[in-house]
Amino acid sequence: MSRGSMAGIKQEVRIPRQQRSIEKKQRIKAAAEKLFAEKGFYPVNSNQIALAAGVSVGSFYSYFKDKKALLLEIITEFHQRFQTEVFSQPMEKGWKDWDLKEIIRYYINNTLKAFELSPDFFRMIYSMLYYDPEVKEVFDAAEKKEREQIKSILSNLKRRICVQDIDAAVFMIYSSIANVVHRLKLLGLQMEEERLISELTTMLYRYLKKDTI
Amino acid sequence: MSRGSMAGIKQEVRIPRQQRSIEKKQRIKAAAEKLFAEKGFYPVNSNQIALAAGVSVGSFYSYFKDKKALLLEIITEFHQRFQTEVFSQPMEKGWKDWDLKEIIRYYINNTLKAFELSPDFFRMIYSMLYYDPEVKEVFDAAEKKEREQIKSILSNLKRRICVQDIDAAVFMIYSSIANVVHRLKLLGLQMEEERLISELTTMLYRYLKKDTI
Amino acid sequence: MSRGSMAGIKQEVRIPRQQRSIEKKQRIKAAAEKLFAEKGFYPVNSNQIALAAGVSVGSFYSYFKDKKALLLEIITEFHQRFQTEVFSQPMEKGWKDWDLKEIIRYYINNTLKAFELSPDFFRMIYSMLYYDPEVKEVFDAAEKKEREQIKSILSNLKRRICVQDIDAAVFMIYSSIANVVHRLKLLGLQMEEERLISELTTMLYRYLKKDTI
Amino acid sequence: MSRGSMAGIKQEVRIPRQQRSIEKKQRIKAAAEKLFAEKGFYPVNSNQIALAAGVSVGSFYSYFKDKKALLLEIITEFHQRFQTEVFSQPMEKGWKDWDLKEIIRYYINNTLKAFELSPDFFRMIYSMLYYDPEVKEVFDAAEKKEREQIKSILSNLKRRICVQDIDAAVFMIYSSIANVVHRLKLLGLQMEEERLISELTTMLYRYLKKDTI
DNA sequence: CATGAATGAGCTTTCATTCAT
DNA sequence: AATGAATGAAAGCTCATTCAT
Repeated sequence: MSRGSMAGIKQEVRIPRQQRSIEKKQRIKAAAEKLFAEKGFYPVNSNQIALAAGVSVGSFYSYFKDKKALLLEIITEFHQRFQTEVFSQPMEKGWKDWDLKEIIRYYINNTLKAFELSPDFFRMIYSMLYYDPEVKEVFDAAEKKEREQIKSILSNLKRRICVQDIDAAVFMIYSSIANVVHRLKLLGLQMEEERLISELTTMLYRYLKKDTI
Repeated sequence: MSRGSMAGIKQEVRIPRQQRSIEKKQRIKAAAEKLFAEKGFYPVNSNQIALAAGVSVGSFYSYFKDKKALLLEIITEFHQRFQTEVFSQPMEKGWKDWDLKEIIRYYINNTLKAFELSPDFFRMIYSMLYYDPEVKEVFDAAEKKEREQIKSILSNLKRRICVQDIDAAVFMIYSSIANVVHRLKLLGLQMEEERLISELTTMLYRYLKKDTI
Repeated sequence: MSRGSMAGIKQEVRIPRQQRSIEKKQRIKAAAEKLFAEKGFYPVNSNQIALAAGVSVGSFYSYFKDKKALLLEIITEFHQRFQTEVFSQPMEKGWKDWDLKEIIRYYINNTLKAFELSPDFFRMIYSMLYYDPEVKEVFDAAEKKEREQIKSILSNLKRRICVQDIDAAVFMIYSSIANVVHRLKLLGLQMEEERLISELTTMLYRYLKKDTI
Repeated sequence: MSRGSMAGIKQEVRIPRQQRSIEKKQRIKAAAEKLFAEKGFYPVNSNQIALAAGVSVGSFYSYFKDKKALLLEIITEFHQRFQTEVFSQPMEKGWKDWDLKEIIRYYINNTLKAFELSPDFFRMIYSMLYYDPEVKEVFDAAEKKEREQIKSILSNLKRRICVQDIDAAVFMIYSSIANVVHRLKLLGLQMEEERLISELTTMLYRYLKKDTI
């Protein structure tokens, strides 16, 4: 575990206050984000991260308790960025007057753009998710916010769409989009993006539209 | 990534011919499958596997080149089992006369059952998929077969459903079901299974059904 | 602390059963005993011990949980040897007929010989004693046995000596001898050994002897 | 044993002249004394000391060449204090007319009081003594002074006591008292203090007193 | 003078893999 | 064939010490 098994109190993790320190911490996070995205969590070690960040291992450990803590910070921050950049102004003005299909398409495109922020990093999150409850937690929180967003959109469209169980519908819409985007960006499908996006739009459109007489 | 002490001529991996050997190899695979499913690939080490299999580490390495090779064998075999047990007799006799909704529902249930074979093992596969091309390959092959299955079903229903781009539709159906099952079984949703399955069925039904005039 | 912070079960410490293993474990203990005696506990590291024992670090850790566990095993075994070799046949036949001064002298010589087994190792024990409760415990147990020995001798001499509080007397005798031997062998006094042993004998003799009328 | 990064010209250690500097140095020593006493030398690190002293690590190293130099300064100063506070006015007026037993008792009590100044710090000294010649040196010097004190007392009592080899006797008296006090205060005996002090007094009394006819 | 962030050698510990028995 | 002790490269982490600010 540690250098001296009989050693006493663990040194505190430094909270950077000065500009330079903050930058350094950012540099470490950026380097780690890149490496984790490329190779996954386990195959990357602290020396590699420090090296890539142009920082000493000692610095690494003065900013982060351990590799795992670094990962969690990165993920949390990543999801914040994700949310801020993509979902804070999710819909253009006047969207309520749009055609249903347009709305769906617009939302899908938004999600695609969000994913493009750093598909590789998403890849890493997905690979950790299943065995790390803390990573899972961050992930769940992020998903929840996105579902709320969709729910508010659906509420606005209530009259124009055909939905019985709104929460189930929200889940279905959210996860279908996430699923396609995920497969498109992370699992390297053989089919063209436009073809799939188009089909997804069709599926959701038929699912939601009110049956004409 | 090898950490062994001395370079040297690597012994060939043995192909077991005798009954006892085959059983031993199976025991190792079974033990590893369980451990990988529980903890993931990286956190399990070869000693643990050998111990759990009641076999010596030496035996382990006479049957498998390394930990990774073991993983691939397990995954391959797993998908074979998956396919055999679930998709070889996928549909009951007379399904073609069923109602579209019934067919969808039936297929979803089949997939659910397949997943239940060993959700934890799927979990592990998903966590490896993203960084290991060989795991990915096995996974892709399996998915391909499943898509073919769906394609043949759709072909049979051609007249009763509304599909433009059949391959895109196949993908959409397959991945939507996989997605919901995956979230239901591996990501611990808060909603009840029946509710989501029902919504999924509705979505696919509306997506596929011919619009009535 | 550990190589993988997310790792699971710690490998068991191996209990050597075969001759060769037992010898190897002994070799490690012998090497460590020597190094600890020379430099103390903290300044010696596990690589040095392994090197000195002609063994790999890996082996070191397969026989001992950590450096501390090794220390405790060594100390325990050391005190066993100490007891066996020196105190199991402490007094020659017919000692009860000896002169009191002779008995005292004899006992002191016994203790001296015991110390000479490995003064340096005692040095190390003393240096750890004060901060390590586990080392202290082993040490206390050993002292207790030695005091019991003295008590039995005193009981045999009851009529010939002048003792009010027997347990206090036992303590005084035991600790006075231990003290002089300790200072003589570990603290490098400038005075000649014989001179001090002689004075110690005198002190204890006067302390114990019945006042003549 | 240095672990610093780059070789270079080492800055001289500053000798503080201003009041504030002297106070700062004292603060460091006081903090270190406390920490060393609590945990021993090795398990305390320079950051902890600086933190506890409310001083920067940089300051620490401008006042002390290294951790070891700090230790030596503390020990030296400690022994000075020890000597000043306890042995500069060692005996009350008129002690020469006291009963021998009273003198012995008085001296023992003095030593006890001295020890109580900071038993924990003594503990630390003892644990370092064995492996560090410099600590040993300071310790020896202090002991020497105390033996001289006893020698002068014995000289004064020459006629009333029975001593052949005066230096050996001084050693015996000094070390017996130190031994009992040490065991009492640092090794946590199970017996009551008064009982042991009483027995020690008896032993020394019988050792020294002139045999009555 | 003071600060405390930064350094990196060095320590503890693990584990994939080998090979003598 | 089977065993499991042995190996040692490599990972995680610490802390004495320096030096830019």
